[in-house]
Amino acid sequence: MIFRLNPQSGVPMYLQLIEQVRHAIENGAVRPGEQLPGIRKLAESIPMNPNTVAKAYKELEHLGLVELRQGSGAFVSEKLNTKELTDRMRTAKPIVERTVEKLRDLGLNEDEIRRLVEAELTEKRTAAGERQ
Amino acid sequence: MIFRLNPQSGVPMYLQLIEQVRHAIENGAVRPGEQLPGIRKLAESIPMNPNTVAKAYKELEHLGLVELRQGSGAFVSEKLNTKELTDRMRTAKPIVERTVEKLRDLGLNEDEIRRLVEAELTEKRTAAGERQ
DNA sequence: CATAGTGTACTAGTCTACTATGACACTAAG
DNA sequence: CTTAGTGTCATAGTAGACTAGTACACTATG
Repeated sequence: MIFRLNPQSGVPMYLQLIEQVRHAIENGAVRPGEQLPGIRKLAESIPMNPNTVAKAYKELEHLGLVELRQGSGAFVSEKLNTKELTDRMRTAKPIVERTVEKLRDLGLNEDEIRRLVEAELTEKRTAAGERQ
Repeated sequence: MIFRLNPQSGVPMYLQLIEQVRHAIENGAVRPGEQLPGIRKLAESIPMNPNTVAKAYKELEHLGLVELRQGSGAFVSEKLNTKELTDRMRTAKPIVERTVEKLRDLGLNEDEIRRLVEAELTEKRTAAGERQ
């Protein structure tokens, strides 16, 4: 349960935390019912303020991914049907791995890769009339 | 010269603008010496405050990508050697296109794709001991 | 029952992004 | 010279993210 956040990126820390917990769940790294790190310990390890971690956890609860039990702890929601999701992610992961490797071999750095992916998502979103 | 920013993403608007102008240059969409949209017009079209656009342009100037000439306008820096860069990007683009298409076919949405790519970049960065 | 560990809540203050407005200075075109 | 278009600068204010510190309430354990 290690989270790596980037305080410099401009993306609020609590949003980054949310994304990473979400990813850990989708990924199968943590399973439904499993206990997540406590607010204070997590805040220490990142490091960030406990209030900010609490904010992220509360948002995750609101999203239905996490259950917060006062006095007890934070747990991955029991009711989640993660099987289908983690299967998709498991299939997708090697695809992404290979692509990122290819791009790195071409000499692209992280930011350039991000820009390419973002541009692709943005273009096709507009073309397909998806949300936003 | 159309820029699509997402005010909801948590990423500061001026950073998103910088990334997109950068991408347009790397991509060959605008060439060295070419004039960029004026601060006020750009601000209108996005929309955002002219000060914020000016901040982005100033940062781009500091990065050496753009030249600002008072009274005249903003121009893509003449001295840029973009050939090698745009070649790499041109090679990389279809790779990214195919991958994103595959992921979409698997049923992944934008956010899930972003998380996968980000996780891949983060993991390998740590493993390889790259910057940050 | 006592205690340690948990989530919850509140106040206060700082910092940054952003908006709003207005004025100024320079440049190119008529 | 005039004018329209440009970048530059300064002030003020709003909103959100984050930190700091403190106190409280609940739960599990011994």
